[in-house]
Amino acid sequence: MKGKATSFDIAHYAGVSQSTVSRALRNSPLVNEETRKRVHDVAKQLNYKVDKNASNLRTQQSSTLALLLFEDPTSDDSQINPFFLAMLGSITRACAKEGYDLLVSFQSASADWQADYEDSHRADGIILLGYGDYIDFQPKFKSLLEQNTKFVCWGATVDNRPDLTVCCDNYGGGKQAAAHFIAHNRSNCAFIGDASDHSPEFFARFQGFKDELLANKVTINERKMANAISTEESGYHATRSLIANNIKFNALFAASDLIAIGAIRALKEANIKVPKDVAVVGFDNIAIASYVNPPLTTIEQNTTVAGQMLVENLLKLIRGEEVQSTLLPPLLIARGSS
Amino acid sequence: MKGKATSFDIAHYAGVSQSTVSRALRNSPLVNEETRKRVHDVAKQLNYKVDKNASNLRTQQSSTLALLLFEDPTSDDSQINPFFLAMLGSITRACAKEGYDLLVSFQSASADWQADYEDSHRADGIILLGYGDYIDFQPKFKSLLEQNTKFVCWGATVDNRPDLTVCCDNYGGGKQAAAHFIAHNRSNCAFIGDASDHSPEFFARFQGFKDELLANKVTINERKMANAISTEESGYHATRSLIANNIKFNALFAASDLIAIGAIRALKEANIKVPKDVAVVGFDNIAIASYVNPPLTTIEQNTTVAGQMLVENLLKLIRGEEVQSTLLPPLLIARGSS
DNA sequence: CCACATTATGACACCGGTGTCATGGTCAAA
DNA sequence: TTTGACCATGACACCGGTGTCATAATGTGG
Repeated sequence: MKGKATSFDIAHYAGVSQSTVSRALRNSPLVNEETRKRVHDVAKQLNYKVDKNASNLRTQQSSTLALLLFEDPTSDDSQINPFFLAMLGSITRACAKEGYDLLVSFQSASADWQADYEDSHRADGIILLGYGDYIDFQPKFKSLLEQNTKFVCWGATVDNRPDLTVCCDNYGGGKQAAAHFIAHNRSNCAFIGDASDHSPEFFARFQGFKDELLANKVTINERKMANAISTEESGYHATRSLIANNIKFNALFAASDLIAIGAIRALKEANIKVPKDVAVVGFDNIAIASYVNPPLTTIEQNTTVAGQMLVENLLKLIRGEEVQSTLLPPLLIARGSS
Repeated sequence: MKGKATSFDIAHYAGVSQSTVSRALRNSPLVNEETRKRVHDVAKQLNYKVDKNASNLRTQQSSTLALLLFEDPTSDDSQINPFFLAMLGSITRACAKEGYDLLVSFQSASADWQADYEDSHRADGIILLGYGDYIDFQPKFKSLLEQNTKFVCWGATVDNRPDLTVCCDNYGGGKQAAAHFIAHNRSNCAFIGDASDHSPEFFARFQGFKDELLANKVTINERKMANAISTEESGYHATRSLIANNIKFNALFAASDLIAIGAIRALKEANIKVPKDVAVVGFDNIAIASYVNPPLTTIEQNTTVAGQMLVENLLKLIRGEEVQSTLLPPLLIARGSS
């Protein structure tokens, strides 16, 4: 063989027309069983593979999904949030299972990424993954919708289109954390995360937490809350500032595991014992969580199911099927930190 | 607009031919500056994006690389080794920087994956990433080479083609671990990993370790070695078996961080103090390493540089340029476990 | 004023498949 | 034998760009 074999080469060697080769290789019922077999054999011998570009061009679809990862712009450049890495892994698997390829790309939230992948026919649909500043995304969502781009979104809600979102029941998770503290007689609670609505996921976690406390006649003092983004560093500093201001508490709910890990470091430094003096609960159940000291009690988001749901829903959208808003149940995993 | 705009639409509105549109959009010097601008404006207005399939088909290249991740078949299905996840992150970044898309795919080592991506013109080249059973891969490597598929490989060497490999200086890393123990007067050493040549990376780490010990007149008893694959579980069990056999040692070199973490768990359970009774050194410097208790001393592999080198070398191969075998220097990071 | 280089553009084949329509052959019913 | 249904296959346009060649317009030197 000089270059790569084409369907014409197969046709030549199999003694049929190129049309028949194309049909045979896709197991069309139109071709005779015997010729089908012959074509397959020749194709195998010549190590022939259908040219995806030609095929995609003709059929106007790509059997490919694009995953856009939005990183917290302030996070360390070299480290990706392990929670997203886990999601990435499960999305990859789900795609493979469905026979789709996955294009992965990192984006800064501000960039002009709308529809780039789908318009250029590189992918049939898009999965958006990221924490945080989703509010800025609404105009972009709108532009995606206008162009009829198929996409699903982790966490953030798209105006008027709950079906495009897959997310964990953050509110319910927050409630579980509160219930856990109440059950262990810790009612002097602090919260570290972002209780504003800048970060809808953190906000929902806090709301659930607060509401469940209230249901048990416990209020959370605003002074016992500190803002943090989802990094260990940020959690560390937020906790230090609480300690520095001489705020007392015996339970700490962190909006993510990384924050919780940073918080524990700060507490240890201040010689505050975990869980004896302060019980700590995180959110996500990242791989690290069970290895830190003490092992972190946390609200698990099931990334395997989440990835599957994202892919499944997106494929439904692509096929024009109905999709329902998807809320995944979180699960409290009790470990040593509480 | 009915469907997506094509270059003919742009041509129509800009009052030029389709050829000129194509040239203008790629900023060919052949088109007049004024028309170039006009075409760009129209394209922007119509939200036009070049159809990658058509473009790729014509130019016979895809501006896409494929990343094949081979998982340790025995490892837990839901958890990917964090080291590879880190690599994945850095490869993604390196691709983006070079203007390439990245197709990610998980493969079992046994599957018939050779050349699939490149033959079908979905990717211009392939990056192979995985631990372990690379020996079975040699025939596959051969088949890739025969088909002139461009690929690079992490860790494993390809027969007679050292230029296709990017890897950490595992041997040197092993030596550093030994030197570290010697410097701290720990000469009763154990090793957990795979000292056979089934796993070339682990093997090299062990060789370096052993040789450096020998250079200091220290030998390592074969009874003080246990096999493990790169999971926490495996490290835990291997260490337990050493302890159960009443093997005594005051230094432990684990072939990977996950193994080391499992080892520490086993040691703790046996009430053996780390680092007081046994100093532990791992390999990789995964994100977890600094959070475990005690923080793990480890030999860092710089994943950022590794990802960059893989991508850079692959692109060189694709462009037909000369590539050199690439050995990355490891770096010992001393923490609390030693 | 003509020959020739230079610049900007258009026409057209081509990449390698897929889908539609036309065609030849076989067979059963009329 | 003719008609029509049915099956297997071939011919060909088409997807939406890119690269080559031809051509028209303009400039430049002798």
